[in-house]
Amino acid sequence: MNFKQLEYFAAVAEAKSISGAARELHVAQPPVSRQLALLEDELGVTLFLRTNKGVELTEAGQCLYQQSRQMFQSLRTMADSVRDVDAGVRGQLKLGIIYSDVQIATSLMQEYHEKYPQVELYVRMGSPGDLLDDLSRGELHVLFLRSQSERSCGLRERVLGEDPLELVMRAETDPAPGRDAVPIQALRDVPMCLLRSDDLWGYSRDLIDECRRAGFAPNVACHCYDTPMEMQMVQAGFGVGFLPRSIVEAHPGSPVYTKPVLEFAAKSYPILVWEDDPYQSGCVKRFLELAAERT
Amino acid sequence: MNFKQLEYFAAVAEAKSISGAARELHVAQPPVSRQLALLEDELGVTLFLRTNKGVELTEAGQCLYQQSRQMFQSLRTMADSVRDVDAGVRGQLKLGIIYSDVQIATSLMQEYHEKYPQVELYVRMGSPGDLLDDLSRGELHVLFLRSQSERSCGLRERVLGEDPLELVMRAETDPAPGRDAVPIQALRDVPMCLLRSDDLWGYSRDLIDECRRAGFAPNVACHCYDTPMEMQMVQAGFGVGFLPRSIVEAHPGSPVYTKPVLEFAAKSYPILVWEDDPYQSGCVKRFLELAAERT
DNA sequence: AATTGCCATATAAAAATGGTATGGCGTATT
DNA sequence: AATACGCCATACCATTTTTATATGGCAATT
Repeated sequence: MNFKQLEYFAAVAEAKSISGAARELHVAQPPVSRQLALLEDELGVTLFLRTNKGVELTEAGQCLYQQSRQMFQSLRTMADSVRDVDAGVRGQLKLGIIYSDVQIATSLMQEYHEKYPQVELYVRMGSPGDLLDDLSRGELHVLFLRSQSERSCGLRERVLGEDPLELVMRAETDPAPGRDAVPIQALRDVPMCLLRSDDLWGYSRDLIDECRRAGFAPNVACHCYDTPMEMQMVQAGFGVGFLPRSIVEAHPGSPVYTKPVLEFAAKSYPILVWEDDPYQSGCVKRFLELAAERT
Repeated sequence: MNFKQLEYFAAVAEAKSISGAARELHVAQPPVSRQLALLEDELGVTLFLRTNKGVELTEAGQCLYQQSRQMFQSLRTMADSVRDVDAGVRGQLKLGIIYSDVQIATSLMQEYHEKYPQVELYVRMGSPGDLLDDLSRGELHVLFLRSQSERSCGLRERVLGEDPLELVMRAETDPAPGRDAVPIQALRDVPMCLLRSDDLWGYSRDLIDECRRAGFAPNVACHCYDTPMEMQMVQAGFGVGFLPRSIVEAHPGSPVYTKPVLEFAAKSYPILVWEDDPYQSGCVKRFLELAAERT
């Protein structure tokens, strides 16, 4: 059984006539007769009663006709959905996001979803290292990270914006109350909660280096393994933190606020990271295009 | 897109290799390559990434593969169900039943349903005339009727059994209390509820004729248009009825009972009636076969 | 009785499909 | 480093399948 036979069969069923169906199909009558006979032979079933003025479906024929209509329907939707997947209008997009990028990521995702509502979005949050592992395993397509870290090759990235790195504090732990910026010397002996500097984030290390250059060793009261934990520690009044400002802006109503370090205007750059694969899935391509438009 | 292309495509997707799929399919490698290329051209979509050691589905390819599996599945079930309908194992069977035949009909239907559980049974009750109309319009396939009536040609029938025609009465209306049979003379002046004798049932007319032969005109107190109504009238004590015995036997607990007419041992024959069509649907054929076995 | 419309069959032309030979490409082997 | 191997793509010829033309049987209509 092949599609042509089914197609001819359905045409005959609709025209209730072999020659009529042949006209509809723009072919001669004998081929239609023959394909019909082949189909009946293969199924071992009489599908039509041949009458003087046409043909008439048997019960088995009616059964086949109903099902063949569904078959053609799903054939059409199949082709369409394949093209949609290829175009990136449909499919799956799996994103990995670090805590600091949640704001920019959700905003971009929202815009993307409005434009491509049929794409299923999968998101996970994690450390840059974990996310990069998943990316290389193909379990994630695109990551929202921050610049400054070394990456394995075969990756591409795009800067999405910039974000000043500032000290984070409560009023109780403010090293320079009443001032808009904190002189680095004011940090001497101040307890600080920093991201552990041996991982992929570099800016904690940069602050530590800056302190050393200023002539003192910072008092790192707590090494945090992740950004959310650092925020919690700072919020609890454990010490001063050092983070991209947008993270704090994303906590409205929190007692925590930021101030720049007077002599050290560092910045962090939210970036998209993806594998340098010329055969990216359509969803990824469209997502990256949208991100490119927005920058 | 045709069936072969999908078949080759699925084989390649499973083997993750064109040459491997060709081996599975027992064809040479180039044809598989070619059908694949044709499919990709038609869809305008790259379905596989060609790697050094085989091929790999793109996202669009995965989409097509999943749907093609469903397609093959429904193709198989389609063929099977068509064969089932042809064999009479599946389909629809529409039966018309007169009141007097409900017992024998339900019993036969039960047996049929056990043997062919996938056939959808449709049943309606009605007068012989209405049922015959529906039969001729093709809205019913087989009727349960009683013999004795004239039928239009083109119909076939089979006797399913026999059923004595007897007087039906309550104790209060018994024309011959204490006797096993009622002499016809005992019916003189007895109020009777009979089926209107101008319709397709003949046995009421037969009883009336018998009375006339015995020298009196029966007292037809009520002409009933249908059997259930006649039963109701008799049950209400309106008079004596004249019906196949099985109808009364089907009313256990009823105050009504039957007695034969002493000099008039008439019988009624439950019959199946169907159209004399050599291209009967499989369900009808199987049903008639079962009925034939049972007689 | 002749005509018309329908379906089935036979046969030649056209199209599609499969097979063989071959080449490019990258990896593994020696 | 050179060779061999496996994979896929292309070219070309042989085969099979499908189509179109011609024709015949059959029943209903004119």
